[in-house]
Amino acid sequence: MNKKKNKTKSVSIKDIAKDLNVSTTLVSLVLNNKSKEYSISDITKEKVLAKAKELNYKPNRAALSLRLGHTKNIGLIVPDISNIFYSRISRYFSDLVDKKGYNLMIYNTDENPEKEKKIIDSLLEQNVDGIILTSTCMNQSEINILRENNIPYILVDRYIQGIEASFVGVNNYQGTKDAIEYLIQQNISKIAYITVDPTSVSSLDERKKAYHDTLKKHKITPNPRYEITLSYDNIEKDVENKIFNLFRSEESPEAVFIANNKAAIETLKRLKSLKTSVTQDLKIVCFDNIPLYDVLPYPVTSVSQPILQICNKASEILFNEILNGEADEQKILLPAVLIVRN
Amino acid sequence: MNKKKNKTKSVSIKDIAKDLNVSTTLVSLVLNNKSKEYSISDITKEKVLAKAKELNYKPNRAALSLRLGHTKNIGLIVPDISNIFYSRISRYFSDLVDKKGYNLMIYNTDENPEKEKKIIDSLLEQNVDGIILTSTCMNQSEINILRENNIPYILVDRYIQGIEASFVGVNNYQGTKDAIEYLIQQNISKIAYITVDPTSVSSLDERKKAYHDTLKKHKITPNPRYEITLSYDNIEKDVENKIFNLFRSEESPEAVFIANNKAAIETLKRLKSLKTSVTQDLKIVCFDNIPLYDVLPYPVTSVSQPILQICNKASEILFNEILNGEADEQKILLPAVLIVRN
DNA sequence: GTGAAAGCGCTAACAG
DNA sequence: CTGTTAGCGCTTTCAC
Repeated sequence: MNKKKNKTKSVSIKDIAKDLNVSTTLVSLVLNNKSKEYSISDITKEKVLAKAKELNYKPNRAALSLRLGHTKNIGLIVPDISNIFYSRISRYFSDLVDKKGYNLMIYNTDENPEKEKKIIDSLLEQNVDGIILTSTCMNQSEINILRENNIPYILVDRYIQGIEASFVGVNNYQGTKDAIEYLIQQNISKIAYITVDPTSVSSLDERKKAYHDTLKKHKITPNPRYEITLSYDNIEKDVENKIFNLFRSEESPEAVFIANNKAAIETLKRLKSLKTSVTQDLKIVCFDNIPLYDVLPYPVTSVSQPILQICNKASEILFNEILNGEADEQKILLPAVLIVRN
Repeated sequence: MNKKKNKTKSVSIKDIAKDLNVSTTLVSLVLNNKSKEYSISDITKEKVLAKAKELNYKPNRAALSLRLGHTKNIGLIVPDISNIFYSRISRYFSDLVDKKGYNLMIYNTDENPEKEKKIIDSLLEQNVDGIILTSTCMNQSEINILRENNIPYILVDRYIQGIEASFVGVNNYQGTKDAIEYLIQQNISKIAYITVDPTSVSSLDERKKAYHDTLKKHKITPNPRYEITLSYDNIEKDVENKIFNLFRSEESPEAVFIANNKAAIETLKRLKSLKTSVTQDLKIVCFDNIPLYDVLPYPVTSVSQPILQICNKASEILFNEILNGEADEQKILLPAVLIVRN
């Protein structure tokens, strides 16, 4: 029992004009609240408004975009929408952009540079008024095209070396340093570092550097065995052996620092199946503060990112460029805060 | 040091045509791979292609949309992008839609019917080719407008009574029934039910019904004290007292069934701070299977939704309507599976 | 107070 | 093999 359907052609100002025996100009003027400006009579105005409502008129955005040259659309590109850090970012931006009277379009790259490139292209074709980019950090040339097209955009969370653009993110270095020093203060020196694959991204890079620097500062020689990188694509498999090996030998670490929430969840899962004797006194510190840590019956100290502030600031800078054309290049690092749990 | 910038007008087929002293038609034909069809000479073709590349030509989607009457854009509306269930849905759809050569635009309503209405309007104005809707279930009339406009759309996860549309979701009734019976089989009859506010949505409604029906079937009189509804807007506050009260009296439940992951996370958090004596032997079963349950050192049995299948099926139905105009109304309930943890 | 006409970028029917 | 032209829906300049 198939019913073949066609999208019904929607009503245009032409339809309204025809019904009312007026010009499309008149209709357009009224619908854009320019009645006063053009001293259109109240009767005419009301007639138009009533007809528009009656026919359930909706402006055609494509026509508007073509005519006006802008869309009131902002594109947000995130690397992994199923990661709560990015889904929270999406939620905040969705609100902020909405409040500015713009429309947020969210896109997911899955940490895939190719996909990111395609999305940027598409955003350009769609003529969005601005782009918020959490990049895979592997698309320098594509991003430079944004610059060439002079389309306002801002880098969030992940910085890209050599790109002319404003950036807002958390101070990964300070956050990690605080975390490592917190451990060292407790006379812990055997600190493992667990991270995840796309280590090209600035945030993970800075965290690792802070880990090394801080150990060095306290004259602790880093043990290469303690440094583990999980592969993003098959993290669940990868965690199996690597975490097991970490705790197998005599030289088990006294603490682990886990560089992001994805790695943390998998590591914690694996830790659960290890002998508790091994992990009982293990101190765990993770970057990103996620709800999980408030549920676990054992303490996980975490480095919390000021997500709301990041989004606020980024939105402010982006809209300042869109609305006022002011494109000062700003790099803003917001402080991370250590949330100690005992 | 402000630099005023303007979005540079991007290059059009006109620019290419002018540079090459050919017509825009010619350029359009080549760029749309119709060279053979119109037997355009290879030299001309190559010239056009080269020029397009050189000028970094990108088609203008607004013009395309206006001309062609479609956009190759699909809109996805979710009630809470920061809920992992919906962010997973978003991720899968993003992939599926991409594979069809379409573009997914993700929108967040925050469980706010007003916002949902605005988004639907906007999608209509943007002339999307299809809509995937996880509704607040409070916008019947707006959704009917979709029907009137004959724009393909599909309801996912949440069903709306009295709406003519296809639907794909999990069998909430069966999933909950299985969970409750699993508890009853263990001779547990004091089962609390914890849910969250927008109980207007079909999924939560069906789960509650299944809870009641299953108790009844086993001749267990439901205890109103065991039924707790947390408010979505300030769930963290609300959970404080309500959960405390639940376990305060003599008549503590032996098990809790928690109707979704948001409520579960908050409840579990609260449970942690209660005397373990109260909660030690408590059986916990939750709807939605989230990574948290694999990390917790105590067992939480969960009802898992076949998210990928839901998305696959929904995508199939939607694209069947978009591509082939076949709009059979289908209601599809996929089975939930109980994941027992001990 | 209101209307005619141009044009945003593109495709497709038609012409040659 | 290639070009001319109309028109998608809208706003805006100019005219009366």
